[in-house]
Amino acid sequence: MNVRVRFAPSPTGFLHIGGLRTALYNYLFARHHGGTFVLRIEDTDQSRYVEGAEQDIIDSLEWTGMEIDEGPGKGGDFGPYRQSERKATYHEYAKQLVDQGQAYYAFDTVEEINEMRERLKKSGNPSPKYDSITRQSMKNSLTLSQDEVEKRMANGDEYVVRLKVPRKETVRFEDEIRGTVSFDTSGLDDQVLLKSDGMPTYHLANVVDDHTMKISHVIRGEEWLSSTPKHILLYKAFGWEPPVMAHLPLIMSPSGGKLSKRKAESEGIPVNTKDYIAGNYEPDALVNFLAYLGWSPGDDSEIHDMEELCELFTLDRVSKGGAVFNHKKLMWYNENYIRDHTVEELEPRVKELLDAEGYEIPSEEYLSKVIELLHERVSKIDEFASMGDFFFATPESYNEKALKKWKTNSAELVQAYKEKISELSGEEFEAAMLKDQLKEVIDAYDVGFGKLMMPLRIAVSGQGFGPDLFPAMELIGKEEVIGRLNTALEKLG
RNA sequence: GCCGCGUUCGUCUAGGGGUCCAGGACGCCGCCCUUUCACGGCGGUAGCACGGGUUCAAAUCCCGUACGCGGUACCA
Repeated sequence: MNVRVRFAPSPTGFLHIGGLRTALYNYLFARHHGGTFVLRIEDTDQSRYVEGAEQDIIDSLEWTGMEIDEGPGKGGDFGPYRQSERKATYHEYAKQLVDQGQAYYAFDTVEEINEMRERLKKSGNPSPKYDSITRQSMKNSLTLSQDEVEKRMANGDEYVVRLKVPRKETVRFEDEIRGTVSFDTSGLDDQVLLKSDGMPTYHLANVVDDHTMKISHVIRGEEWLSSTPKHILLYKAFGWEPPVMAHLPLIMSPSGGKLSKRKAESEGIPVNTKDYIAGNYEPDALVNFLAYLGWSPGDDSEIHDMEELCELFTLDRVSKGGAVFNHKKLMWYNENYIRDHTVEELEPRVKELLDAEGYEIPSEEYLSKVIELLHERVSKIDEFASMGDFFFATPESYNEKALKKWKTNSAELVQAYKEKISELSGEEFEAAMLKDQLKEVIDAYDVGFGKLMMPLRIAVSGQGFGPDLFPAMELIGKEEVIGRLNTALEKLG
């Protein structure tokens, strides 16, 4: 089979992290089978259209390393890839269904439909529908005379096209992830196919496009599962073979429920892909993490790059239950990937971050050494700039928590140490020597290592943690280090 | 409410009748390494939602209950 899959987001906002995972699974599936990955923009709801959303989607996919084979701006043999540009096609197919007697025109206003629902509710129907029963008492081409229908259309009256959903029928389909799923049509409305503004609904557009774009597998979120019978009915009405269906488990918030913007962000989880870009996350870490959120290759492996994931990914290994987003695990992945990158790879990116902070970088070698010293310690690349700020600027204040380690005898010890290293020549001012000097001081004062180490760290870096201090001091240089010790002695006594 | 889909350590998951008094990973805790911060290494903690069946045998199959999630629009 020629595998063709699509990622079909609607441009109603920035790309959600859940959407990104859906895209990823589609992409992995496509690449695994040597197939085609299509991006289709589902912009049929003009009232929710957000300017720039489409570009955000494209940028996000590019950032994670997913290559679009066909899509807006990219082209392909099945375009256009924006649904708003395919209106004529939908009208054609909607008309076909009406002509075949499987759909009909309906002229009811929103108010009239609400009225109908109210009325039915009052008479004891808990979930009123526009269905095979109620459509008989509504204003549509099934109840109105042909004359009347034609008159209304000619008159430019607003209308929708509705699917004639059979009264009592079981719709069954195979889901690649869930197995056989069945619904009874008695729970379905006569679905609107064409809206009164001339745009198709998702249901029509998605079926028509998936068929005309020769999509072989529909891989989408579980929120679509209940709509699938409508789609199956449509394929049947058109006489088309439906694509293989696969409904992905949803990504959940740690407190339960959908990973909504408000909820997630209050729990420290960015929801939009652009926040991960702006937040300087490693794209390969995000990809690896997301791939494992609802899928696993079945062995004990955890780390795989995009290429390996493409090779490993299969739908039968996708899990059924919702997956809670675990930010700490993401950070673990992020650390892994940072450690995996070489200093050379990191350098230009770190430089950019330092530039943005306005730091002056003495030399390329200097920067390389800083990165080396911090490489195993940072969780996110921007920490090279925050944790390593003291390599580029004299600390202006001291971390409050760290200050607790500045005890009454700290000044005395630091003073003694300063005097010792002041006598070193520039050449002697290197890590091993600096460490020896420290030993001599603590021996002389008969105190433990930490007694001098912590105050020294605070004085030099302003922080209570950070890279190996001796090579750091060597890098910063004698003059600056002694200056910082003097400042600390003044400020902290 | 109705319909649908789920449910294995706190979290992501492996496991699909006997090899499982359930394996890995994150987290957490402890130890080792390091007379600093980390990395790393080793170990520990903790789970088959519940109740019935079927079977010699059930985390695994069936039924029910509970709980969670999704859907129920001229939104996608």
